[in-house]
Amino acid sequence: MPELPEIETVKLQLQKVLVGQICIKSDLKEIEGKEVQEVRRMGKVLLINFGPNLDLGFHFKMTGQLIYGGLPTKHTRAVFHLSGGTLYFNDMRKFGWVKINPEFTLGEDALKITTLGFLRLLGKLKKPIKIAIMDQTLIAGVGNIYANDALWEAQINPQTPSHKLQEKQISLLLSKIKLVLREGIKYGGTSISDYVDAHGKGGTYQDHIRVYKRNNLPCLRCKTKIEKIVLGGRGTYYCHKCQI
DNA sequence: TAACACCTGTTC
DNA sequence: GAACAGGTGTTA
Repeated sequence: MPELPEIETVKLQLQKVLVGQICIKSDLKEIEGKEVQEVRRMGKVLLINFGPNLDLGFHFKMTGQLIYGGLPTKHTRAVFHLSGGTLYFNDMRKFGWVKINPEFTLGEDALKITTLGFLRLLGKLKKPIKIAIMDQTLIAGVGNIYANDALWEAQINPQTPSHKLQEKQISLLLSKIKLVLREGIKYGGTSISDYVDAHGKGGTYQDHIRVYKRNNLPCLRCKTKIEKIVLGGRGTYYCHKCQI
């Protein structure tokens, strides 16, 4: 489910409803009795702040959901009773985590990084460009769906060694990364299998996808059959004719 | 980079 | 029954 746009969607919703609420009861005792100050996002990590040096952090990995209201499900892994309602963390595949003051290493946020910063990052890298933009320690927030779509928009072959791209291509790619991420946020994220927002509702970016999972279907630009390869262990979709 | 591991559910 | 899945960490 969860790339930057999905986490951002949940963050915006929780920011509206949780701030000012007190945690009554929680599996993580540190936050009991504390008041939600703000909700923020770092890359794909969501953080609920309960005061100085007290963050409740979530990583959704593949199937995490953070839902305010409703009832627990068979995949509910953590429950937070707040003064105004209940927050459930569900995660079918159990890859996700919930931690107090989590530590992680992230590059600059994909929506904030500058062209210059992006150029410096990729200038000498030999790894394929798709693997580079999905490396959270380089830039934070881009996952498989939006990486595929951004590369299609920029007409760049996902296998291209990063350092072989021209500056012009790299700056175009960054603008396309931001474009698809912003569009993802606009449509409330991508709901292909498990993702739902903080109110249990799906997003609609899947109706606007460029190439992700469109193998054997016609390229939306040139009608050529979209190919699927595996890169870095991830399904990778591209048009061999218009992504050079 | 690749292969595999972590899990469970859905699709081929 | 195998392959695959919005992620990431470890091991060769």
